[in-house]
Amino acid sequence: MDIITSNGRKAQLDDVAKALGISKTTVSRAISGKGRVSAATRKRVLDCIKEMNYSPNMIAKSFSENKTYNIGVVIPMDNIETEAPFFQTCLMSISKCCALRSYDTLVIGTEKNDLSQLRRVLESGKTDGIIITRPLQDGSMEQLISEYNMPCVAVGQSTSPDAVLVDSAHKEGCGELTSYLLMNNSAQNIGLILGDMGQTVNRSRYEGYVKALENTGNAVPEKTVYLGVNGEMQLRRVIEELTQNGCTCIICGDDMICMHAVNMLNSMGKAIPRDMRIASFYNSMYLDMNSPPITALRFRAEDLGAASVSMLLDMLEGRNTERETVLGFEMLIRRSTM
Amino acid sequence: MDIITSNGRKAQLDDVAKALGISKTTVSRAISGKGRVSAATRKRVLDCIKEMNYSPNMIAKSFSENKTYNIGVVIPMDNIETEAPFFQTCLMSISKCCALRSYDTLVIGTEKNDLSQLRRVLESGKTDGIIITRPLQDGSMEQLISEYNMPCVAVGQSTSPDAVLVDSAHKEGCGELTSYLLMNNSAQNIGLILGDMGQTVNRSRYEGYVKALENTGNAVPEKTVYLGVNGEMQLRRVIEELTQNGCTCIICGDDMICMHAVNMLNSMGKAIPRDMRIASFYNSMYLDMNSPPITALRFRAEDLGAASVSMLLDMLEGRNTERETVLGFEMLIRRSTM
DNA sequence: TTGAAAGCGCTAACAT
DNA sequence: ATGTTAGCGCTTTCAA
Repeated sequence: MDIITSNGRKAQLDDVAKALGISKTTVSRAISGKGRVSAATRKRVLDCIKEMNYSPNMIAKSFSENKTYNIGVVIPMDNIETEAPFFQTCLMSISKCCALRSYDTLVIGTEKNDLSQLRRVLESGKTDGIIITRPLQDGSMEQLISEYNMPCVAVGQSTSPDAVLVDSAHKEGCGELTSYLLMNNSAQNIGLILGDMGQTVNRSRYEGYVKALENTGNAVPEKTVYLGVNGEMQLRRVIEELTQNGCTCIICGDDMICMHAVNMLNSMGKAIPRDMRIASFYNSMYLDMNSPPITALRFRAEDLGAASVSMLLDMLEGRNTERETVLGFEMLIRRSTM
Repeated sequence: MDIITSNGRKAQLDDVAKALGISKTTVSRAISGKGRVSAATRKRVLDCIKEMNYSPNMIAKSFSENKTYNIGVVIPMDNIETEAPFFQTCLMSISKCCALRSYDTLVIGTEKNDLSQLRRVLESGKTDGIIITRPLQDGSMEQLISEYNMPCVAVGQSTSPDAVLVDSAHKEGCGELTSYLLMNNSAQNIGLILGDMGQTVNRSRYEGYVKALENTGNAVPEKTVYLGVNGEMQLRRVIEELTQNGCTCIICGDDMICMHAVNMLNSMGKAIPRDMRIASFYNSMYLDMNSPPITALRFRAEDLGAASVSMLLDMLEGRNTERETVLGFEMLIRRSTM
């Protein structure tokens, strides 16, 4: 491939201009479409840049326009392994959507209370906007970003009052899952195990669960709802209690809880779904590799990523933006609840 | 936080110079450490930039130095879910190491034969170098990158003759695993199931396996080695044959094969480790969540990432670079082989 | 419709 | 040890 001029360097605007005997300005205008250029000249220019294999030096362009064509993506580095596929899919989707619109994607890794990478990138001015794939509880990321007047979209719940965000219908999803299970499992004793109730997502799920029970005229069974469950020991006790309390079905708050629950039930000699039905959120592939495959509510990371890019670029390019986008869910009914 | 000057914009070099009544050049020199500046002036400058909260506009710096302080990381977008934690950990490690050395990380997603994102980034000149986290079989990425004279490090095996790379000791690892199992399992009939033999990694493992058998005076058991295994159907037949052929132990080529094998053995009523021992590579968390937890050979993605950054920055900053770095492995002995 | 020239914020060669 | 000045490759006034 001929990627260089006769001088041995990459072609640049001036080379094209000289080759055509016109000014850089005209070439620039022909390429960008801003300003008036005759159709004939435009064609000559476009042909020439193709032939010379010209492509703009993006750094120079950035410098001149004061625009980087980069977006920063904040990824939690301390995510647990079950979450990795979610964040990776989300990131890849973001990167793909950005590329289609001539933007690049800068990774910003953050650990629990370490926002130093984020701060570095904000200081450097290397991005035009930021996507947060998991906002912290205290809204400190949004806070920091807004101090730099940097446009920002958060994926998932955000505690910041004026944050632009894209989220999933957790409450509705959990509601529908519960309703489905109620109809299918002789209507009683559906247990719920959720992790950290500081997370909005878990509160939304709890609400959905309660609402589904109320809608069908069921009382919320106090004995079979476990909130804020944390650690394997505690989980084991919960599972034991649920089986003793006549539960016929368990909804697990995440894949981790679910995998442990499945293992514990196996070792207790309880068969799924005969003795206990089980469902989960997230749907890592291990849920369908399990025997039997496990029913799950799935939120598509690629859609969340795509929507966040769409919103952010709308903001950057001055189009009207909704303050919030809510995406739906998929219910994957499998043998674990049949 | 006071991140702006009285003019309402971010402080820049000239503001600092004026505030101190000296030239931009001196300020620049005081900051970079290049060229001579008196200790007194340097102190004044450093104090002043702290007070004014000055930080350089990296785009302008890039433009001027013709250096971006970005490195591009090629991530396969078509990886299977078991691999996601590996690539994510690797990427996060790279991003962290880069940040520590004032570089940023640009994501380059690639799908099987679609190198368009890579091409885009190379054209744009937005990076100083590239890390490939999974080179393609045909070396096409390295090829493309070298056409642009872009420094490059590949993680894992690379078919390109002059590629700089960082890899794991697959052969040695598999050899040690095999030896360990031979000593522990009454020395016979250790089955091996590997996927696509086009991948160098699988060939290396096979070599390690064979060598370990030879070293201990065992013949390579033809009936219990399955190469190029692909798909669940085929895997099921393999597992059945292995159990019939008197195998006492199976080494699985990846977590996926392993999970399926475990499920199949369970459904066949074979107990692990009583009826069959089992070991795997990679060690996603599901291997230790399984009951019993599964012995695995682990290659630390964070170390591979860190080493690749170290090599690439050595190249970029003109230090001597080894052509290849080989990292070790961890053997995690668990109940599945006891 | 086109061109000339200034300017984006920094670095570095050259001068003092 | 410090200052002057040119220049990096684009976009964008302003002028013709």
